[in-house]
Amino acid sequence: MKKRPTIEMVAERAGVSRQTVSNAANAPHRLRPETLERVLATIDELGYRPSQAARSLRTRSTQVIACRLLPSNYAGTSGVLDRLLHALCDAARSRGYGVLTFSATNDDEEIEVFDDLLRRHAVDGFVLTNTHHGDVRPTWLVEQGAQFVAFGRPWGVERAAHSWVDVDGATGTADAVYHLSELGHRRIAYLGVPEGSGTGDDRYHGWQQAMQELGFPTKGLLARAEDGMTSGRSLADQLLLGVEQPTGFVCFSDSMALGALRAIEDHGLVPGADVSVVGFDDSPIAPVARPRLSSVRQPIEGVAHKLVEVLLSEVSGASHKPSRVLLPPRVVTRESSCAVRQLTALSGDGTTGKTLPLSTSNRKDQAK
Amino acid sequence: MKKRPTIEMVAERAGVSRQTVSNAANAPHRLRPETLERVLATIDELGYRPSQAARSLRTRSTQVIACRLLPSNYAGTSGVLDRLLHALCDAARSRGYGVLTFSATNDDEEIEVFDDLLRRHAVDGFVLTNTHHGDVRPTWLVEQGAQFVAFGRPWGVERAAHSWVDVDGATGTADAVYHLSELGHRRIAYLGVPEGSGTGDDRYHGWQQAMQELGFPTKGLLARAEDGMTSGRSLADQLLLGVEQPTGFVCFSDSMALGALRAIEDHGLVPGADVSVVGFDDSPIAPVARPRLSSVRQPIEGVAHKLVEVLLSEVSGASHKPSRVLLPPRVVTRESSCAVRQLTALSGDGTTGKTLPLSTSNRKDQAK
DNA sequence: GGTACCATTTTGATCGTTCAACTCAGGTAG
DNA sequence: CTACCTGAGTTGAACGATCAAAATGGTACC
Repeated sequence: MKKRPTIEMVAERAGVSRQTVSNAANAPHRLRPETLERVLATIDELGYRPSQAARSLRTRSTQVIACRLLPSNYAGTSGVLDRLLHALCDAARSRGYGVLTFSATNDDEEIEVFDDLLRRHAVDGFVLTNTHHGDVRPTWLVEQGAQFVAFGRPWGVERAAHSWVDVDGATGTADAVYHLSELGHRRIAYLGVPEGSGTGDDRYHGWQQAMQELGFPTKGLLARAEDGMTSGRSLADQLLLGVEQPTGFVCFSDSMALGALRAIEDHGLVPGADVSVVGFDDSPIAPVARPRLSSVRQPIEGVAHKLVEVLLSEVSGASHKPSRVLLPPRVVTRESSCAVRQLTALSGDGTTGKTLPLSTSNRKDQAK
Repeated sequence: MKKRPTIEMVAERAGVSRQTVSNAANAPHRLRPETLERVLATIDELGYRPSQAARSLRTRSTQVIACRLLPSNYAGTSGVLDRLLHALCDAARSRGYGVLTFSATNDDEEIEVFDDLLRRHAVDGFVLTNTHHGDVRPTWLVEQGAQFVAFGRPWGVERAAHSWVDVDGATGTADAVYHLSELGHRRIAYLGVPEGSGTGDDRYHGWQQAMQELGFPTKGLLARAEDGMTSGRSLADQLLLGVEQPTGFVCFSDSMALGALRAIEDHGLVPGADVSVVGFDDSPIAPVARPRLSSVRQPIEGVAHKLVEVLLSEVSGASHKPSRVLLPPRVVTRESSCAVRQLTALSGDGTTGKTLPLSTSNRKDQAK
């Protein structure tokens, strides 16, 4: 354990007092240019950095924010939170902050950790993820007077007292619909999750509204179930068996989209040729799936940047009214979205049935 | 921002001095039982916890360890490091420590972060992951007199001066071989990565040695390429086309194993019925693949526990000689490993060719 | 009775930094 | 000439805990 220099040692060596060294770093304008240069040179020479503990004690700022770690296979968050954590670390570090992670199996446990960290003055603020209806965490944090930002809107709360940053899921699914419509699709289905989840409803509305704007009927094109590949598969299967046989699928998640790809194959159709699919979140699987999956990508780096910016401006006491930031996602197009087949495009408006021939089924393969 | 109590406030309320309150928490045996009870009651009543900053300043221990964050899709680490980070947080927290994460794109950048954190006295120690041949990080850290443990052996270094914890990959692949041999397999292939990587060679040796112990020939059963699903697929394809048509595959990673599954299908065979496959790492995809993939699972929770135990015992100055811990993995058996087919088992020793019929190929499907 | 000893508790110093108040020289205004 | 300000740098105090040493009170021993 090497001995590292303190401010006093730097001061002595540079022939000035403690405070002057401190000012060189924190308020350079107070020093005469030549003094400043000399002190900075000494700091550099000794490789001095102020002790975090001593500084925290005096300034009551730890330069650390905390964020809960969610399992990477956490339902519905296909790698998004992994990316977020990375981006958060980078964004924080570029402003001299660190990120402390912890895990918790539920929100109450998370609150326990918050409580511990707050009491020990171990962090300056928190980043909340996976906000949902009836979320008790924001309320608790506000009560405690803690600083925090949420990634995700305060679903179900009209005028939340806290800041948040979120991605506009509705725009995402709407863009996906427009993207498919430009490829000639009219019967664009949506595979969603049951009503009541914030992001679920958000993404659903985007599809719904875009379809309406385009004048496309939506009857028989909506299916909902819990998120996951298997449910995506069975939902898509149902819709493909229905009267309004869809030529395109917009999905709540990549998992569901992958299920849809399977279902399309089950029907003897070729995904990315006969039927298009667009997923959501652009998870790591999307670019390597077969066919490679088009997906709505969230601007996570931007989100992280904003989260840190907003949180730190509150920590520093700069702003007092909560910020609300909504960022637009972007459709990443890959093989799984394709132009509508000629014959289908010609047969056109909502008529159904034989337009997409159910070729010799490989269903027996899948049955096993 | 609520005002939180200090030790002084607790002391006053309990009618004792600062130090007595401090002792109540840190050295309870020094207090008279009745005093202890009274002080603890007051602590509880006020919800007091010592300020981390003040404590750190005095004791020079931050109660924080740092760990680099790797992209979850980092080549070859199928979710293992995600699990590790989780487990690390839990293990650390149970001992009153926190985990600070940071990201870095290469080892030099990681060292820069180490340097910053050390100078600022921001952490007590580090956990290194993804050790490799010619790794400069351990050397640098030892030079700096920093405390750290590595997850992964110091490949290529005889008697490393630092502590490490690792999983015995050789035992893992060997167990996989024995597992398949118990199911009647003799021609067990290995899909590995090019020579020169620590974990790669380790796992290869396990296969190699187990095969030798069992008296099974290995000629024509080894194939190597960069990790990944596509390379796994082409390697398996080559071996299946070879003279020693394997009935089982042991793989360096789950990615390669998934590739092998595909290749087996390419040959018109049914994975998990005609040919068995065992992956490595038990990544999140393994239990949901089709067929569900048998895989060698690393005892990550145990690893994390050991990492923290070793690191903290060094931080506290308890032990001075480096610890070396090697934990055994465990084969998780799923559908992808199956008994050898009757006819194959009968035809027995190394003879080849028509034993596994190439049924009507679905290769055209795959070709597209 | 004096002293040595133990158990328990208190007091003073300290960790390394920043804040607030102060010094000191030089300039400017009244 | 005095009062006041301004720029540059210094010094004392404080942040909230722990460490080390000293104080306290009681008991036992010679």
